[in-house]
Amino acid sequence: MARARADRTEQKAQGAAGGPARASGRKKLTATDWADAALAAIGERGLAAVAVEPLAARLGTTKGSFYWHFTNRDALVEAALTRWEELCTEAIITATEREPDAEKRLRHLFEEVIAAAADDPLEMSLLATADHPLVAAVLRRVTERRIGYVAHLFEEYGFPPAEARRRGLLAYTCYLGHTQLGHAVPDALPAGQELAAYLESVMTRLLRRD
Amino acid sequence: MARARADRTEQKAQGAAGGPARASGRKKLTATDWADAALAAIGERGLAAVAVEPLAARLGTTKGSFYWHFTNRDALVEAALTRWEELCTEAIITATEREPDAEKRLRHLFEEVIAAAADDPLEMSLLATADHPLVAAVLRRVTERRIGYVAHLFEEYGFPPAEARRRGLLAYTCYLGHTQLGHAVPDALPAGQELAAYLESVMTRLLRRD
DNA sequence: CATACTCCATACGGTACCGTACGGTGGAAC
DNA sequence: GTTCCACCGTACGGTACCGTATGGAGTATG
Repeated sequence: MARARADRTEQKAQGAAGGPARASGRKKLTATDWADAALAAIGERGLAAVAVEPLAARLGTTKGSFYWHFTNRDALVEAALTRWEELCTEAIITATEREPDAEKRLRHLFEEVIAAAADDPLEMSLLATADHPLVAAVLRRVTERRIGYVAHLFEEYGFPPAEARRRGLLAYTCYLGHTQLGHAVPDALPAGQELAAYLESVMTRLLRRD
Repeated sequence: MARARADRTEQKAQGAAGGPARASGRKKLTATDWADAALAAIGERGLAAVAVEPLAARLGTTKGSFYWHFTNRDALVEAALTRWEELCTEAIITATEREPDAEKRLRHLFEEVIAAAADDPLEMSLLATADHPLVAAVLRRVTERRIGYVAHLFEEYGFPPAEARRRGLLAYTCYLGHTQLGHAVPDALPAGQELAAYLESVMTRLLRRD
């Protein structure tokens, strides 16, 4: 007799200009509101923080609301991850595509993602839960997409496909390691001017035609 | 009236030859047994798997034993982390020091740690919990020690201190990112022969004197 | 054999969370 | 204005864990 058929999600458009007015007053909640709250919780305290009752409290509502929109906790996790997948990669790729010069495309992308990851812990939080099946699936898709794109950029920069793939892999590895290090042991990284010089030298090394 | 003063840990030497005979029969347990079990649990399912009751079941005992040896769960976590700190870094450093040639020292170290991390998830598990205060402290010490040592090797290889530090940082970043990638998305890495060639090219790039 | 001490088993209360059952409310549809 | 239904509140039972209290079993020691 399970009444909660859930996923009655209607996308309730909220303004064409994309203004993120949450309207945190007394309005009704949508599944997307829950997914966003879940994403925020992941960024703050990891996947384990996606707990129904605390999130309900944070949204000023109760579990009754949650189990109307979702069948269970996993459904919320999946929704949040899907939302992240849509937002985390394609935006910066299309932004990168606006740069006409191949070398600048790579340099700007590198700088952008390094800076973005430094003050958005979401990605590190997800990497920390790579064992979770749903997270693993999303990470697989996102990572493949990203490395593939960077390899593509290295091809446009002039490397043959195999070498471009290697460079893309190395560049992504550096990105991951750098971000991880900055998250776990920030003091290990240089600061300010020296950091910029360091990253510049890394990028130069990656671009170098042997 | 707290009776559990705990930490009555006596180091019960178990054979000079270092044989790891656990004697999983009906013997009494030591605090070290609990710490090792905790480390194993971290490697398998992360820090959250360090739970008293499951570990007790795994050790064939009960919470009564645990709270004799430790005051609480945090004390066990701390013991496990301390044990990891002792075992994870110094061993490979002393092994590396046996190599007389500076370049080979760096190459062998790189190969060793990459291979070791590939089939020991412990380090990734700890990195995944870098937010936990105790883990953060251990990671800070271990990371600083490692980067410092690698920088030292780059100095011996012939780089001036500042450049050696940069190289050490980059090398450690590559190590971290590579390991993270291999753990989260193994398919993104090449396999077998191609992987070896890739790592070789990375190391060559790191050693290159501009 | 009695005592004492180390180590463990068991039972208990408490917390934080998941998921279900069901009753209620407020606004749109007729 | 009544009806209906999307949406939420509340109460409940269940699970997994932490930490405490206390009573032993086993072994050494007088």
